[in-house]
Amino acid sequence: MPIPENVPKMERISAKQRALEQIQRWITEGTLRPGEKILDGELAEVLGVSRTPVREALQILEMQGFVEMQPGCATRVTPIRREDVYKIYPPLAALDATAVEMAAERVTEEDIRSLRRINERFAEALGNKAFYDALVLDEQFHQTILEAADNPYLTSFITTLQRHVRRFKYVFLRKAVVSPSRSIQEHAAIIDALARRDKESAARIMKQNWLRPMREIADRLQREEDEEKGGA
Amino acid sequence: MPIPENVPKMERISAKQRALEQIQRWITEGTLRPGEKILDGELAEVLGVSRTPVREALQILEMQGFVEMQPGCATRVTPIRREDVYKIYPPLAALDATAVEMAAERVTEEDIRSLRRINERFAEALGNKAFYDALVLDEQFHQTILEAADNPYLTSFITTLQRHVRRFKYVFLRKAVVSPSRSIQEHAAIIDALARRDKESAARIMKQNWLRPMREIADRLQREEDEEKGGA
DNA sequence: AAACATTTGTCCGTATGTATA
DNA sequence: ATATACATACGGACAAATGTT
Repeated sequence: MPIPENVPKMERISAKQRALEQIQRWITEGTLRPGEKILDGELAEVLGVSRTPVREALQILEMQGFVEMQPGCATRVTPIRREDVYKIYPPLAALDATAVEMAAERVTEEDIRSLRRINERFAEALGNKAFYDALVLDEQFHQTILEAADNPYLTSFITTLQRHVRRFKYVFLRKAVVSPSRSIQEHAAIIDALARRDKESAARIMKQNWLRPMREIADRLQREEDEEKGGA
Repeated sequence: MPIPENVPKMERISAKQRALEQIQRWITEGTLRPGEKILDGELAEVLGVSRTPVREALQILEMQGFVEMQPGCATRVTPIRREDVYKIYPPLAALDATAVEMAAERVTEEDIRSLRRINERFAEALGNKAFYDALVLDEQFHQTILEAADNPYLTSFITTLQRHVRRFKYVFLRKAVVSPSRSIQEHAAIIDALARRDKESAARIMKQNWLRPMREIADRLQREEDEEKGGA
């Protein structure tokens, strides 16, 4: 019997990595809720591993700001408030603007084509109201630029902040939405700027591409809050 | 015999924390050299602790980009090259510009006075050629702005990048220097902008306050490299 | 190519410290 | 306030995986 050569990558995935990804997902999607106490022993049992890899994963999650560890006392999921939009988005906007600046110095024609293709599919997804697909494609757009920028610090920070954005949306909007309003045009404008090697324009548009959704979300949450108070 | 009540704080510093700070210092100051292989067992022995806290510290250091872990194989100090100035400074400039923007919305008169005082002492130190003091005061200046910005993400990222800057200087300049040229005036200009709540100016100057030293260092290293080749 | 040696990744037991009754 | 329970922090040992002779 021929063994299927279809085993894509027999990458021995470590227990630490599995624990990290699973806990991270639980936190971002709200399964582990903000402020909730975490018992490493309990998590270890559920994940079917010992406490050591769980604890190592928690170290990383603390560094990323997803959990807070009070030494000897307890470790809990980092709380999150509505006002935190204003803490998450501005650094992300600044970093992604820097990323697109640096990408402008290195992009290939191939990259440009790839970006256009992604933006086309992004537009399609939005047209079909396939919002989850749109979200994925939006992230892919930024990811491609990140790769072109070729800067590990930018990659690390931006990836972390994007995950915080995702958690914020899950917690307060109960789903991971994309703010479609002008995104397609902005993406196109960024691509054009990149093709022209116009760093300043690319950076400026990219910044707005983050700050506008921030304001939209903040306003929306503000309205909801007002309604709650008005209704109560 | 009365026990001295002078024991400032009996803060039980954890083994993990001690290990983290010590290894971090060894890496930034070049005791552990770029690319050097790290044996957690060896470090544990030297630090007088077990492997567990050392490994937990290494998780954090990997997240911060100071070590690279190849699963199952080895963990080594992240290599660093001259060109990496261009990878470290731009994100730092962007983040610190964002920090000063957000600080502008919150600074108190007290903060402003504190900043002026720090800048005075910074100028004095530079005048006395007390470069180490100057470096400390420079970091204090940025730290004060960071606290005013009150944003954990900015704090975390900027602190990490500042440490990378420090390592870079130790490795390639063999000491932690400050680029004095126009720093005093720039700091003063930033403070003035903060006092006026002028976000745009503050951010612009702050960005230059990082990018100018970057270019100075890059040029200096370029010259040294040219001389090496010329001499050889 | 196979067995070895080294090093990492993981497990589990224990003690210290914190919060609760 | 004392005692109790519990979670965390650390240590030591084992096993899996990698590179080497």
